Order: sequence, then structure tokens, then C-alpha cells
Amino acid sequence: MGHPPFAVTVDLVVLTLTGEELCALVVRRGIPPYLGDWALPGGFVRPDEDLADAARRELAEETGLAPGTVHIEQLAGYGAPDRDPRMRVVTVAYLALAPDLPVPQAGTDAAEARWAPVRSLRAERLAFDHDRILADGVERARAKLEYSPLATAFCAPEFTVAELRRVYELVWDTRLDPRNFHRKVTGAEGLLEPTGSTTTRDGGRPARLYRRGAAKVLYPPMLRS
Amino acid sequence: MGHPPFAVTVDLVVLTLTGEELCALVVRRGIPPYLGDWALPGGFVRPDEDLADAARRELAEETGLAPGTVHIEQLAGYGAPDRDPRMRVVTVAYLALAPDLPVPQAGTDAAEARWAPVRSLRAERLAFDHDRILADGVERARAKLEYSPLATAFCAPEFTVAELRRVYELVWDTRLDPRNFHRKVTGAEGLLEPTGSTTTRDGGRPARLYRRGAAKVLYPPMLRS
DNA sequence: ATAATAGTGTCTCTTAGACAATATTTC
DNA sequence: GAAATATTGTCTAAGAGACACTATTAT
Repeated sequence: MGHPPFAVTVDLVVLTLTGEELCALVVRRGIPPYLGDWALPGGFVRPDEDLADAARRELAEETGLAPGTVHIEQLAGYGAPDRDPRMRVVTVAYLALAPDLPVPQAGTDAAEARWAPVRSLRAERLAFDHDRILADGVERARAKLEYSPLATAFCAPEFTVAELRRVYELVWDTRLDPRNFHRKVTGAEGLLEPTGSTTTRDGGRPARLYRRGAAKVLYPPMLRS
Repeated sequence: MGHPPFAVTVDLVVLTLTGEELCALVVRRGIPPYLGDWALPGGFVRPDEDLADAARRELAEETGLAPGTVHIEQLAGYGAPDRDPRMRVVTVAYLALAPDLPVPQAGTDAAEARWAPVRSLRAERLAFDHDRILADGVERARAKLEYSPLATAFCAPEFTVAELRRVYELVWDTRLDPRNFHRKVTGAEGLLEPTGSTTTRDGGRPARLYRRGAAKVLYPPMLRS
């Protein structure tokens, strides 16, 4: 009963919203295999590092974002024997949601980084099995908007109801009634915490600003249907 | 940029229902570390084996169940640096749900195997970080009963509405109104497919028998509240 | 004033949950 | 018939979705 050696990596599905689209962070590979192709950011787990720590470290290296401001959660493990032609590599993917859109930083083994619209990445092919990992990450985000306060992770620390609604509309690629949405999210226990101030950055009547509340689940859930 | 060697294992949270309780499959460790302690079944991933294949192989080795009859899905990856004192081991845990209760088979590195009530395992401590993995698996199963047809995975190929209800009651440790439950599940699109026959194995008026339907989601969801 | 967005109220329809009533078996 | 379970029906309250209406800003 042996224990054959594997390499273990973490890969990141980092999602954000530009003005108009759901985007994922991709880096151009600077070394073989798949030299010059786009891939998800990621890297090898260090000998004494927990998986979650490795994911947070890679996220900081690739984006320069302060760890506290970004939601991150484990997505899944991927370990097909031929997923990396060099050797046997098992990767544990993490899903991160970033509120704004900072200029990506090129990492050590990445020549270039950019935010790519998820829609356009369905045509373009990513390196390794990263197409699948990205698809799984996007689907996880879509599903969790239904029954968790995850949508607030796409928002700045203070946000309006309209900004939160735009998150749902862009991630789900749908339109939601502003009035019913407003009634629903302001009524959901622990989802929103009023700051007391308002903003006119969206035009029209000033909108109240909110912070994330303490709720870990969204009840009643938001329905896609 | 190196790639330090890791061992990779799969561990299994196998759940079933006895007459009265939700039970998990545990094996007594026949080798150090944690010699003599109870642990989740699992083992090393082979050099040319996919993670899911390794999980199905281990499941067959430990339970003797035909692979087609058991629901299995990936749970999560666990990779704390000190989770195995021998070496750096990353494990990918899988969740399996079995319909009936076959006599467990002792595996190669397990001296003994048994179905242990999940309730009692909260006191008893499992080897490695298996307490955490088990808790995550049980919570996943509980959560998925709400919005997926997963409960049918605990049932035999043909089952009654009362048997399905008992799944919910045992996994959630709650009581559900038989009449409302019946109306709900028979009305859920694609959940149940009538076989045309009936059974009196539960006593009283004969109950219609059903097979799993094709639905992948349960809509409207079953609520715990 | 007009346009734009924020927020509230109202109506209808569906569903959850409580529970009465009926149906079909075994003993 | 009595006991047990299956299945259907009825009522009430809560929430979803459609949409009229009012509120508050900029131009």
C-alpha cells in the first residue's frame, strides 16, 4: 500500500462585475505547458501551508486585494490523471468574489492578467481543465445568490438596493422588478444594515446606503424561476 | 518554483438509514496512526486514477455495493499541513448515500467496519480530521434534501411516500405532516414516477409505489423552517 | 416642469401548514 | 368493527409577482 507522489495546487475563480458584465480573472501563461494561453490564476501549495491559506496567498499575489475585503470559499477538487501533461497534479479550486475592479497584477509565473467577461470565455478555451472549473465556479455563484447573502460580496462596503439588484441582474442575466426586489431585500432578516446616509450616485432620488448584515442565509430565498 | 510531493487520498462519508437513525460507515484502523480508532473509510488515490474513480473503488471495496445503486458526489478537499502525522496528505472527501443497510465488509487496511449512528459519533472522536469531514457531509446531505431529489437516494428502487417521508424525518430529526408531505411530493414535477403497483409493507391501506423521477432539482423546495 | 430613480401600497395567485374527512387494508 | 395507514379536500396566512402611486433629487 504505497502513496504515490502528487503535486497539489490551488486555482482561483475570481469573479467581479464591471459596469456591464460578470468577469473572471485570467492570466496568460508565461511557461509551458499551454504557454501563451489564458488560464485561471493559481499555484502550488507550499509544504507547510493549508489549502485555504494557499488560496488566499495566491489571491493576494494576483490581485493585490486585501484579504479581508474579498469573499473566498472552496469550490471543488479536480484530479483527472492527465489534466497536467507534466505530472500528476491535483488542484483544489477556490471561488472568490471581489467587489470592485482593481487593475490586475501580473504574478510570478504569469506574463499578463486581465478581467475577461465570462460570456466571452465560453468561446475562448482556457488551459488545462480550467474551462470546467470556471463553469463550476460561475454556477456556484449563481446558485448561492438564491439562498445566501453572497450577492453583497460583489458590492462595495456601502451600497444601495439598486446596486445589489444590479448584481443579481448581471450574474443571472435577467431583469428583476425594482419595486418587488426592494421590498424583498429590505424585508429579509439580517441581510442589510442601514448606514443612515444616502447617495445620489445612481441619479434620481437619493438612495439609502446599506452595509452587509450578519445573516448567513437569505430567507426567504430569492427566486430565479 | 518547486512542487513539493503530497500524498492524495479519498475519504468517504457513507450515510444510510437504519430503522430509526441516520448512520455513517466507519472502520476501525488496523495500522498506525490512530491504530484501533474509528475512522471514515478511504485510501490512497492510485497513480492513474481519477478522484471520482478512486472514491467509487473505495466504496465498492468497503461496502460491496454495486456502484450503480449508490449516489456519490464530491464533498470537499481537506489539506491542513498536520492532518496526518506521517506526511503531508491532502484528501478529497466524497459523500455517498446508500438505500439499505448491507453488512459492511472489512477493507484491506481496516480491521473492522460498522454502521454508527451519527448522533453517537458526535461524542466519540474519529481519527484525523474525520469528525469535521463527517459533520460537513451530514450537513451537505441535510441541506440538499431541501432543494434536490437526494432523499430518494436513501430509498430502495421502489418506495412509498411514507418511506420517503421517513427519510426526511430521520435526516432532519423532525416530524412532518403526512398529508401535506404527500400532497407536496406527489405534486413536485419529475420527482416521483408511479410504478402502478402498491404495497402493504407499512401496514394499513396499500400505498402506491414510486420510482425516482428524472428531476435534478426539487421545485418548489421542501422547507425545514 | 421634466426626467430619473427611490420607495410604498395594493391586488391576485400560489403555496405552506393546520387539520377534517374519506379510503382501503389487516386483525 | 377497530386500528392503522393512505389519500384527498378545505381553510387560512404568508409570500411572489404585477403594477399604480408617491417621494426626492438633478437639469
